[in-house]
Amino acid sequence: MKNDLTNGLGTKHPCAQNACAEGVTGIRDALYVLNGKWKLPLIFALTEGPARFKDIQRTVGDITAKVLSKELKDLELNEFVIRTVLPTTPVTVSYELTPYSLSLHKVIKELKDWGIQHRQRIIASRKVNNKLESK
Amino acid sequence: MKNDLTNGLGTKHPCAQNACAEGVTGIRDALYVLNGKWKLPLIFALTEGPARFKDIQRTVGDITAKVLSKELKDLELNEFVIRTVLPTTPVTVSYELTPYSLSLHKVIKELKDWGIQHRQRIIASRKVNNKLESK
DNA sequence: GATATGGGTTTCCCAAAGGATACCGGTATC
DNA sequence: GATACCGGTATCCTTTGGGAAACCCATATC
Repeated sequence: MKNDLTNGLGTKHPCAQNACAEGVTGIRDALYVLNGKWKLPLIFALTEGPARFKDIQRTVGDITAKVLSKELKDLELNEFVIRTVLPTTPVTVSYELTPYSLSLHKVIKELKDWGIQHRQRIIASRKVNNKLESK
Repeated sequence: MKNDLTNGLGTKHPCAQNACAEGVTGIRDALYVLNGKWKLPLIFALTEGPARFKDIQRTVGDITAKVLSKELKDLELNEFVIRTVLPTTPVTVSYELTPYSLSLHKVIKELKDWGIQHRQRIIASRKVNNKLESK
């Protein structure tokens, strides 16, 4: 037998025929603008409405002012966020989602739900392990 | 007026009262295991069925063997992927999604769709700019 | 005997991400 | 007068992500 290339994998992978290329590209495009540790959490933090710099910082936790400042600029550039300086004393700055960023709603919802579920799964599996260890 | 803190932002941001904390944590948890340029594209590339190392490499394109190897190990550790060595000559290695990774289906679908849509938007807006420039 | 393929590993390297800390001007509060 | 808050900057530093290229063994093919 001339080295059966299917190897039980089913003749050929569709992706090998470039059928998945568009999907992979889509995901890579999305990740290109949403990359990093903070962009999605930040967008999520603004879904309930506009917020100010320090408020955002407190909400998302851990993020330093420098990083927050840079991430917000990125989000502004990519038209996810609008920055407004309010003429109060002292000035306050409001960050607000753009209509376009609302198109990310489902992505963010699914990711959030998955994350919550994943944490519970991890915790549950740790409990099981602890029980096994204490035997 | 005692410096109205609402600043037109609506009395207080819910997040400031910690109401969004679970959501932010969920997103951060998800990103923690799905971080980087490659994990989501890789999982997507496997959604059509098992595939071998080189096949995956060709499908996602650009990824070096070293990085692919490391990413697949990560995915294995987090129970998204199963690695199977088949006793052929030469050995072939099959990577396959776990049932758990199927829970990412919606996340990946939404991200992919968004990415495809986003690329079209960018292209469309470039066309508009070109027209404006050529006036 | 040379070359190709599969499935990687090793080494070296660079750029980017991101954290820590200090600081800024202006205002308000104790 | 000291302190705190707001919305950031500037500087320095470490970590990581990830690319390039070489190499590995084994088989198979020309």
